Amino acid sequence: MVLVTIKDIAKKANVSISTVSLVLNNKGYVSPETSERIQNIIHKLNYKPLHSARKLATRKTGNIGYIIWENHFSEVEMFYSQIFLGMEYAARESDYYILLTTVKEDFDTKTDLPRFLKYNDVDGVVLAGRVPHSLVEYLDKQRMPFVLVDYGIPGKIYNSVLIDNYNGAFNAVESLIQSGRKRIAFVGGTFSHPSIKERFRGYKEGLESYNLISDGHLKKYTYLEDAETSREIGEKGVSILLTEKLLPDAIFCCNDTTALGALTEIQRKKLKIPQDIAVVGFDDIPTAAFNLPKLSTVRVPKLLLGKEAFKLLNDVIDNPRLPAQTRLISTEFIKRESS
Amino acid sequence: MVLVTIKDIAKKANVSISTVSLVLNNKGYVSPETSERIQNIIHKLNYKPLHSARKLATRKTGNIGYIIWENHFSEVEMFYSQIFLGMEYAARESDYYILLTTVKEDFDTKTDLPRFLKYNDVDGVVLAGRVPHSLVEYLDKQRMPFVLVDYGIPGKIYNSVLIDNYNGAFNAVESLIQSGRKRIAFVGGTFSHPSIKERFRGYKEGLESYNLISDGHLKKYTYLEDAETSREIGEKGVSILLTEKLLPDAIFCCNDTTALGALTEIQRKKLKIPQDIAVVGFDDIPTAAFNLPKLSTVRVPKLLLGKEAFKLLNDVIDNPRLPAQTRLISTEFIKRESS
DNA sequence: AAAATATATTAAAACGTTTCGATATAATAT
DNA sequence: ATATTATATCGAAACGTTTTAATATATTTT
Repeated sequence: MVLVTIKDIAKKANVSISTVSLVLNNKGYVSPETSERIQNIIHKLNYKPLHSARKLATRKTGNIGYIIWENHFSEVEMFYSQIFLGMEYAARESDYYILLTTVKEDFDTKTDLPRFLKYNDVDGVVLAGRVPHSLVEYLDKQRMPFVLVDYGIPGKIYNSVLIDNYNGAFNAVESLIQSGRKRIAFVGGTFSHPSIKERFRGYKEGLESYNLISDGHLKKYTYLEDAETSREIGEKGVSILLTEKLLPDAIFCCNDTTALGALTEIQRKKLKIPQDIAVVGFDDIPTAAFNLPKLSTVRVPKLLLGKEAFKLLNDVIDNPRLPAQTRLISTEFIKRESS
Repeated sequence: MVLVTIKDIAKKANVSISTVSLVLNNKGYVSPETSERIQNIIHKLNYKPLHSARKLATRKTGNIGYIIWENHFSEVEMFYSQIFLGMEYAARESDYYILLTTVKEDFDTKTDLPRFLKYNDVDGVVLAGRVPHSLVEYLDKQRMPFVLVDYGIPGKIYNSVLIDNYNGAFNAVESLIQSGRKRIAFVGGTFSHPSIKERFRGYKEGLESYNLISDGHLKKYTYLEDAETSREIGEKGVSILLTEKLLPDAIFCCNDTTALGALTEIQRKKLKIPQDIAVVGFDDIPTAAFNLPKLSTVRVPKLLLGKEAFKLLNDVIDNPRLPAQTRLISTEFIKRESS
């Protein structure tokens, strides 16, 4: 079980190890014949360059980090796992491994730095979702290449891959309007997550562009709670909205989790979906398609988000002084039973 | 931004790099004074040994692989992500990084081998859940240290960390019996997953030990479908069980996902939970606690599973000729509203 | 025909560690 | 007092690559 090294290949092919290396990385000049001969031997002996030796010589780590907030990985939603998977798929064609780790809510740069940052074991980092600002600043200061996914920090411009929340929400609302809804409510969580803020903006401007927003509409038909989104918010939101004299005939929720809560509460109040009230979510989590009734929603292509994040990070690693850019990923409205 | 190396430390401390290395790995003899002096300098210069150099010298990769079936990572359940997280937490105290990857359903050793195996970039592997047998055989043949989590292959003895499914199911059934249930049904998925088989065994022997299993009981009150577990199985199972003249008064489901489907169908049939029929699941997925009604279930400590898998794998890596061992992780019955 | 350039190959240095003897001194046993 | 063992340090080799600069030959340009 001894290791096959580049030396063995060189010897067998009657060339220097330099030549083998050149073939391996197809660089420089190697005659087609020699190249082919070497490649054959590589195959025959099933030679694989040793990662650590290679990385030592190139002064790269060959790793990129993926950081998410602890709760986001433990929660019901697969959102962030899917983004990871998208990255992993993309990474398979490359030389990178992805190291996944979580950070705590009360993150402190001094004590809670992920191992791979502490020991400089990554060439770049992808951060997904809401993430400690101090960590982002740290990366920025260290000139560690990084990309934010589905998150942004107000007033700062960083490399990021974002969902086109505005148009997603706008289209969803438009679809509700086109199926005859007049009083469309909004239920959502904390605006500290820019995505939710954007979805609200899309909702609002969607209504405006159809002149469906009367005086006091937003006051009556908007429920916002400054907390992480959850089923509870959906339930509570609906139970409050249903105290209005004139009930809403549709509810646009800031995401599917909230929407599922909304559905539960509407059913509990013995109202019919979608006849009495239509409900639309955002994300298209797997449950959305299995729920009763099946939830209409705005699909976010999570694998694609991960893939794009990986690609962008690669660009940034290769060219660190590129000005920060944002890539918008567009969504798709999925009409199911709830609307 | 030049890299601080062991050489810099040695020079500053007026010792050889060998001595610094000894301190780093606390091996051999180094006088307390020198050791302290060196450590101070290490801190002051914020020196971190270069992973690749270290791994090259020690001929280890410093990585362990985590492999799951693709669907298991994309599905609603966070089960396998949680196991990963448990491993990652455990790994934080060690020198290992964990590389997570998925394999396809129709896995072929020739073409679909995970990168880290193809290129020999891991010192060991953890496989969680149902996983291609050919892959396991491949690892075995390659003498690659590995540990199975929540899975086993009939007739083979491998290192594994398993859930105590038998006792978990036994206890759950016992609890149902103690709250007065007499006709307890079972709804489950494919027996090709040993966990489900064991849960069924616990269910059956639980009933037997209370003499609640009459002739034909199992025929009447058991619904098994040879497919991956899903809500649909739960729904279908219940709709069939409810055609019996004498309705079951409790349903023990092979896992929470199935149980959630069962709940839905029972509610659709306008029966009261738990008054008419009690339902118990297995796993304690997050949704279980949020559902209406809240689902009684058998909690599987997922983080602990991951941690134990990591520890066992470490033992195996350090001592590859250890006879294969199985570590059983016990469960806890959580009584909520559905029973 | 000479000069310049393109093609092909290589030796040797470098990447930053660990580890194996070797060497030297101090402490302990005979 | 001498032999043995424990403590302390270090030089040098080794780990398996990439890369730079050198050399040699072949081809093209002047």
